[in-house]
Amino acid sequence: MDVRRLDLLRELAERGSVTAVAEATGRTPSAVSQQLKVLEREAGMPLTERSGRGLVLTSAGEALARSAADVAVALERASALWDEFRNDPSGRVTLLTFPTMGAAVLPGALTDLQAVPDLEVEATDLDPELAEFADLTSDYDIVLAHTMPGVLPWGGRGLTAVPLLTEPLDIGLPADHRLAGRAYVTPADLVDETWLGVPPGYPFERILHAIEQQAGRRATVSQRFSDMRIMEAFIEAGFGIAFVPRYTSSRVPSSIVLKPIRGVESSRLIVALMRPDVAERLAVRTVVDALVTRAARLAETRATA
Amino acid sequence: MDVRRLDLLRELAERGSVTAVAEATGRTPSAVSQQLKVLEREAGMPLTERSGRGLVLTSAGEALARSAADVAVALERASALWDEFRNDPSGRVTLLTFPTMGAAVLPGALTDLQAVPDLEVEATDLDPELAEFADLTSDYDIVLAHTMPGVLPWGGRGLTAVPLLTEPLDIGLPADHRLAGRAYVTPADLVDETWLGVPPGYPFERILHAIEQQAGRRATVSQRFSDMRIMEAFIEAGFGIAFVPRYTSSRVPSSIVLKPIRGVESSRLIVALMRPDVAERLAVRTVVDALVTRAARLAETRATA
DNA sequence: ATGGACGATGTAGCATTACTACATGGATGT
DNA sequence: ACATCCATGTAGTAATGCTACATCGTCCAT
Repeated sequence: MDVRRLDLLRELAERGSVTAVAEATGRTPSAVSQQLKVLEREAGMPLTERSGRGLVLTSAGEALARSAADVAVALERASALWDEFRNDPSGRVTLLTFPTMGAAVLPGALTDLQAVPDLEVEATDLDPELAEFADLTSDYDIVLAHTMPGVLPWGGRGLTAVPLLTEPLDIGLPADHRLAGRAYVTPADLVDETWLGVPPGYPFERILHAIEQQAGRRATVSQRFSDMRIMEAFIEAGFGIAFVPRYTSSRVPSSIVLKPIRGVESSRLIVALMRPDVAERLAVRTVVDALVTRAARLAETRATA
Repeated sequence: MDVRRLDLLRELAERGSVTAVAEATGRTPSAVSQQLKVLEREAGMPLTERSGRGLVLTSAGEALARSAADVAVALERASALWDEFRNDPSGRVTLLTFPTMGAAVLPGALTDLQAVPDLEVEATDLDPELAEFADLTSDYDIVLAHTMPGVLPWGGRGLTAVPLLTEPLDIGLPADHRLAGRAYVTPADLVDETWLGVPPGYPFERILHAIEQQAGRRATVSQRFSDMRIMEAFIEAGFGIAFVPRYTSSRVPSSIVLKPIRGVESSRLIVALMRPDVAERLAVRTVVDALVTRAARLAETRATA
């Protein structure tokens, strides 16, 4: 069983179409199709079957693709060990971040990484509303994702997740708000306020639901934004209150105050998501290490401030 | 880094010469040399260096070869998982045994394995005096080895060892011997007897040394044989006493009696030795399972008889 | 010391393999 | 029904890995 062919099957399992695999690997669909056919002959039973105009893996194909992933990990581990031996995390690492985290830790992390020669980091940001984080690990080495504790949107797929930060979500209030003097706020304090929410389906919403459940009545949401800058501007202008991540929010203007919430668990988990084989690369691990370090420092400085 | 090339490096690490690798993989030495050169270029540093007219791995080469072994294991595991999926342990398994074990369990094991279609077992025997067991795992899938407990002649090399049998070594006596009526014998009983020994360096010797140490004086060894049949014939003829493995000795003629030894630990461990990647093959594991089963049954029937 | 054997490696040519370009055919959806 | 999308088949080409043979350095026996 040839490894290159197995790898093609693995890609197919991930990307779901011959054309996508061909694009991702820089080949023509015909070439991919031919190689998969050879693999099927070697395997001795059908690995794919047509479904509409596309193609899906049979259960046999799925099984073999899983093994192929293990082989890919072993290969990458060998390669990473080798890089380590040469002490040379070389190559290009692509990274996808959501805006707040990108602004909060990326500049610092990339500064640290400039000390590493021959390591290029190519960072991009994507609005989280569009982000099916797990899928994007096919196209980026590292995907920064955020989620509520207990929710694992990357589950099942066997992705590697390195936790970077558990970030409390506070309530952002205008400086002249009636609750601005409090040390903390409770669901009962908050439920009758006018809320600035996030678009439906965003993870933050779960916490608002928790607050409603705790207080026993519904909250009213006036506006919905995903961008934190806009959110903060609206809070400052007195249009309502909202969740504000304690560490990664932009430098909070003095006109806004953050108050911790008591009574509901209110935090988000920020992780680096990677395909397990990619996670073995020394270059990738180096970048993740830098992110972990900077995230820790961020939490530390903000906590003491 | 190409897997086929890595595998070549792994073979080189095991066999120690380009020519040997070429023979083992069915290629010309030139082809092997060229591929290793390409690998070296990919790796970015020398993996081998000339030593006399031969070739040795650099420390870098050793390191990479170790990783290559891991990759080979992952690949074989994938292949084995696949065979398991198809429930079809196909292919040819080569096995090397030493005479007594071969006679005692191989016929039974191969009988059991006839139930498995498409599985061919090719067994060979080799006189143990010639056997550097560990080396032979390069040429045979399974090598049956025996050793004293605590001694691991296959150590260091990362070989997989599956224990088959812990076999007591008794003392074989002619039926009319003065000790023939005993339930057991002690070092003091034995040390003044005339001994039939094994060639120097054989594992059994260690036990004789232990007996000498226990009794406080040297034993005299008249003849030295490695073949058990000869040994038994000499015991029967009254030329001396000797260690006789309790289970794997040929059907003990009634003219010989076996007496357990008290006072020294007297047993040998019989294991199946395999290269770790080979050990992943379902076909190989199937054969080993059959050996384990038959070995257990052997111990059981002989113990009750 | 010297010739012969051995082991690794370089070169040229050949065989196999994997790829591209293009054509075909089935499924989808407007 | 037509245009579109996706997989796949075919023929030719490019790349790769191999053999055959020659060469060079090292070791050993005479």
